[in-house]
This record gives sequence, C-alpha cells and structure tokens, in this order.
Amino acid sequence: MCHQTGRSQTALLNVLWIADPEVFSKEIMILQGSNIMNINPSANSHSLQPSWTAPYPTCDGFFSGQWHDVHPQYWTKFQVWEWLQQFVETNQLDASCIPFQEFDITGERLCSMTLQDFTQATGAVGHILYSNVQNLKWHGQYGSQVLQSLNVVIKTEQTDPGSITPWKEDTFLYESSYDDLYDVKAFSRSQLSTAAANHYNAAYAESDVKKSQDHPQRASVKKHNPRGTHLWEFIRDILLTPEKNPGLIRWEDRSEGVFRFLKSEAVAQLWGKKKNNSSMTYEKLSRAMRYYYKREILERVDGRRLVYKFGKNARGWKENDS
DNA sequence: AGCCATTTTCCTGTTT
DNA sequence: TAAACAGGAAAATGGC
Repeated sequence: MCHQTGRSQTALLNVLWIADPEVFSKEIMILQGSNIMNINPSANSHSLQPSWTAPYPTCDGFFSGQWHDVHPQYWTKFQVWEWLQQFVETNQLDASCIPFQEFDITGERLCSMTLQDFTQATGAVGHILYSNVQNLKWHGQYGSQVLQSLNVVIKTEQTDPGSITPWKEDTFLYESSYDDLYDVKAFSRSQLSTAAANHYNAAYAESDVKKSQDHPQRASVKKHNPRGTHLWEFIRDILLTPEKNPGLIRWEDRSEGVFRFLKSEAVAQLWGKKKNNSSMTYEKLSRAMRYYYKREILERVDGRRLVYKFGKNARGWKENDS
C-alpha cells in the first residue's frame, strides 16, 4: 500500500471508521466551514502542479462556490483536488497516501470512475473515496450553503427530537449554564484548525445548558471539583457526543475504552477555552492526562501516540452506562 | 487562612 | 527533526 507515517495503523482504522458516508460528509462540511483546509497547492507535501491554473473564484459569501455546493459531476479539477485534500485532512492521512496526480481530473471523470479505478489509484483507501463520491452523487446537498447541508445532516442523526438544535451561523453565541459564556465566534475565527472547534463549541455550550436544566443538582459543584468539569470528563463527553466531536477524538476500541486524539491541539484549545485559558496546549493537557494514570482514571497505551484508555476509576464512558 | 484536589506551567530527558 | 511521551517540581486555582 502507499507509504504512510507512523500513524499507518490508526490512519487506516480512522478511514474505516469514517466509512459511514453520512458521518463523513458531515465532517467534511464542518471542516470545510472554517477553512481548515489549506487550499494552496504549493503547500501540499505533494507539490503537485495541477493543470488548472485559473484562480479559484473568491468566496464573498460564507463558502459559496466550493465543491460541496456543486454536484460532483460539475466539479472543476480544482474542486476535485479540494475534495481530496479535505479527505486527507479529515482523516489525518499522510498526503503521500493519495496520488494526487491521478486526480488531475474533472468531476465528470471522477463520477465515472469505478470502484476498481479508485482502488487501483489509491489502494485500500479507494473504496472509501468511491463510496464517498457515490454518496455525494446521490445524496449530497448542493446549491446552497454548507450550513444548510449541515443542518440536514445533523437532523438525520437526531434521535431525540428537540435534544439538538441545528447548528447555524446565528446560533454561535450561547448562554452557557455553569462555567462560562463562550464567545465562540471570536474564538473560533481566530484559531487554527477549528471549524471543529466552532461546531464543538456550539454543541457543547448548548448541551451544558440542557444538562443543567435537566439536572440542576448535577450542575452544582461537587466536592473538590474546582473547575466544574474534570479534564477526563471533558474528553469523555466529547467522545460520547457525536455532535460535539467533529473529528477531534475517536474511539479506537469502544468496548475497551481506548481512544485517540485526532486533533490534539484543537482539543487543547477547546479545553483552554472552557477553562478560560488561551495558552492551553496539547503538551500541557497531556501532562494532566498523565497524572490520571496513577489514579487509574486512565491506563497507559504503550507505543501508540495520542492514544489513551479509560481506567477503572473513569465513570460513564461505557456503552451501557447512563 | 489553610488545606486539598486538580490542574497548569515549566522543565529535562527519552522515544517514535 | 518534530512531535509526542515521561514524570519531577512547583505554582495556580478554587471549593471547603
């Protein structure tokens, strides 16, 4: 298979996990929404010089004219490339995994590619790319805003009507119940890598509101819980709540409580935001995580970067826990 | 005011 | 080489 970084195993798992096209398209849309993607081809490690040279039309509106607004059949070469780049980004793959030169094609050609074409071009990742294209071809939301699409996708995940408010631009500002008021807009626009953060902040702030409304006693501060929510609970809650977790942390082994940070710095930023600490980093967050080993809230997972496992003193992460 | 749990910050060294 | 991991030390934080 193609060359990968040390993340090869987990990257593959990641890809397989994300095979659910609905989840995948949601992630794409969320990430796309914050320009997390680098659309400068020269910055890509592949240094591909695509044949398209026309500058990409400027987006005055919120993401108008980008690949997700258009049926893949009508994608330009740039849009195909953009979609691929997003795929790599979302899955934290090494860019060398994808032979970009094989995709110097228009959307029309892309849509005509068979599964075999994809697997020949990209190996094991091919079937995911193929299914994503098929999904976009037949079930995509086009012609308008990402946000509209996002709402649709979120609605499809909504099992408890009324429990989730669709995420909208104008609902960025939330009144949070117990720990802070997120100026999500100001925060997320200024941070790296945080379309994820945008979405997360909105969802997280809202669920805090809901939690305190439903369970006022839980919102009250418990003994020696100086900051309202412990770090491990914050991490757990991201994992347990898909709408809070647009590709930030992912289960590696759900039943064993093994999980992996996908966007470690973005999570740190969010933790910092929650604690009103703009200088939080993954390095500092991870030090706090390591203290949990001794308390058996976490167990070590040797040899796997960014991977942790809940320990016997961590509560509420198991599937049957409420 | 002081104690305590829980980080946060900083650091040096090691591993991947 | 960069990023992540390890863990000591000390400071900060905020509830009790």
